[in-house]
Amino acid sequence: MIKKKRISIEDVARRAKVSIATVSRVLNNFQSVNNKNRAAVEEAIAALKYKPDVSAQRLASGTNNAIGLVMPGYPGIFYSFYAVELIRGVGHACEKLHLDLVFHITNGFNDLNSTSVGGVIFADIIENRRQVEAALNAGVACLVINNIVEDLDVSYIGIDNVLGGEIAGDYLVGLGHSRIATVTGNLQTQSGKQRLEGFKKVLKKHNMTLADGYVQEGDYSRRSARVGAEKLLSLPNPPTAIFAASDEMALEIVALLMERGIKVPQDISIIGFDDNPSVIYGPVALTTVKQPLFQMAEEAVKSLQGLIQGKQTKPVKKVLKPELVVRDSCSSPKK
Amino acid sequence: MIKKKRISIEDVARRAKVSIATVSRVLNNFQSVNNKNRAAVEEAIAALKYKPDVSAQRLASGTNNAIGLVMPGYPGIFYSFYAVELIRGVGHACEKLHLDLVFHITNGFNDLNSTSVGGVIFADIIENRRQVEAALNAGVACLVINNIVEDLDVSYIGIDNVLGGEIAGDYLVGLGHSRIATVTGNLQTQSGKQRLEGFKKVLKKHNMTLADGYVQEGDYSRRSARVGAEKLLSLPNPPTAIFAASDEMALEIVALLMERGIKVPQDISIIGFDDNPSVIYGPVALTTVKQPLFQMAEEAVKSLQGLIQGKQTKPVKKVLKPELVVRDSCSSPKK
DNA sequence: GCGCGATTTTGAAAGTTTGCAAAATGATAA
DNA sequence: TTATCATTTTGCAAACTTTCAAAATCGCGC
Repeated sequence: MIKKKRISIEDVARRAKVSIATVSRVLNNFQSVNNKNRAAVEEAIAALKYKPDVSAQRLASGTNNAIGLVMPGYPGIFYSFYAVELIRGVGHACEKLHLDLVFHITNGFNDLNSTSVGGVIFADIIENRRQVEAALNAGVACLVINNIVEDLDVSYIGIDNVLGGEIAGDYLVGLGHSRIATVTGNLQTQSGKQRLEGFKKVLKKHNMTLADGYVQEGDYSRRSARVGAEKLLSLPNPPTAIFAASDEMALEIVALLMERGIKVPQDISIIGFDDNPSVIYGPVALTTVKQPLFQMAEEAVKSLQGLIQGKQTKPVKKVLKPELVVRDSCSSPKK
Repeated sequence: MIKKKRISIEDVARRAKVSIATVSRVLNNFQSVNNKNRAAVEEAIAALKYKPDVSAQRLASGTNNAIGLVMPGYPGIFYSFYAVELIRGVGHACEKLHLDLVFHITNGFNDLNSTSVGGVIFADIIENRRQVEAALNAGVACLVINNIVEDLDVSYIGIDNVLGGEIAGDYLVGLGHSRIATVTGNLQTQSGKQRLEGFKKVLKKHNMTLADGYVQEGDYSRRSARVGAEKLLSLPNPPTAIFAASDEMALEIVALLMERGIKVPQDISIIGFDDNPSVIYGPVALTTVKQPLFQMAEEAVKSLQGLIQGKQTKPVKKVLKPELVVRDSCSSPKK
């Protein structure tokens, strides 16, 4: 660390022959400074190459222009499109708003030092529930992203995953499929549970029954998709369409089918979830349910800032809608 | 923002009937506090539920216990295993060392506000060269990760990518292949260039010539891998082995070959790069060149902290070695 | 010149750590 | 017991900026 005496606001004030407070006003673009003094201060700042000390500003103003993003610590989540888009979206939004983004990985034990940030975005409330509650109790502005939390008076921005499951199911039913299976996401997560729920809801609506083994529990990983799809293929009466709870899983299933010489969509239709940009490459462009993760992250940052600044006093509760993106991986079933 | 009068160190001092300095010493575990006073201070802290103000601590100490991680802004990098491991590794290391990790995405224009951190890790120097130089000039501790920078007096921790390319090439040559092709990474990046360089070096060493079209330029994306591999397959004399510059690319090539009924490794051997955990699933476990990204990130944080604290004065220059991980995607060529 | 409102400028307080000086304590010898 | 020296413990002041309240100044009409 380079040790040289910092030039302080006091040095500037002395040189400009005004008070410290006046210098501060010039720095912060207040109107109430007469022109001669303002010019003198600006001259002094330039001459001395003065830069305010961030810690002192934060201390004095009581704000810190920083928000936290808390991610659960299990490695798997980092390899998901969801996490990447979240980090990217929150990162870009913070950059735009000139906020420091303090990134935390929780191990389930450590208490995050929420004192260095004005508010916190939690990427998952399953693993972090204790921390969310602690932060709320401490009066820290909190926002849970991608989870709809009804049993806690906390802000959230999420996706209507039930609707997402319905969209996928409806589309496949509409194409004329009657043997529709699914490989689910991690059923410990809200998204995994709700996408399955929406999917089942559609089948019920159409009085269709779910054949034995038509729900394969996955965990969003490619491996689990492969395992689930292999089981589906080995059923006595295999499905003609598969809803995969993520695009990554869908891509792996397509790869598996290709290996076995099963054509997509002619033999089996596949629909994914996410709208991962990589789905338009590969052997067949994937039809999918798009969830606006990037925008969700941006909105989360903006909402949290509103909460921090007190412009928003009641918890924010927002649910974004996913939408169907039709590409080439689904068609009507063969006769 | 909740407005309530904070209890300050002064309140604690008053209650414990000692000076502010003594309270501070108790807080920071100094030995030189007599037991009676220490007990009194601890009682007061507990009774008043006192929590030090982070900004005040940072101001007074002149340190901030925070480091920055700067990523380039183009979306592609986020979808790479490299970026994910980097973020994860740096994140975990910071958590362990109780450092705030301030995450920045550069758009090539914005000057990062390095004043709120003690040092900065740059994830890429191609896009950020200007910022690196500016930070160095400002006397901020800097470390470039995953790039070996010889023309600038800056710390770096990188991987010997030339060696990585050699390892891949050597292994394939050793298996008896003579028609070996490669799909490269992004040749704008150091890693892409160097892996190709190492690969070429091996062929030269063995007096093997690179047939026309045997070097397909990719950019680490699955799409580019597919395009490149398709071109390789359409050559009059297609290769019997392919070195892909990343596992993601290798997986996509395997998928393509499977679709076409070409067996891996019987018909064509594939070797990847990274040791992405997902490569052990899929139709064939991938042989690959492992690069210790997570450890690299951890070491980067530790080294940067040494630099910040002044324990390390000369730039850190460290190059980690990749190593071969043999699985099932390579074999000797068919006769 | 004086009073008054509006505008501009100033001062004090807030927050915590650290180096240095001062004070208190302990140990030893006379 | 007292003086002296060494050691431990304590307190002061400085570091930096913003906010709030208070003071000063200005302009203007009477």
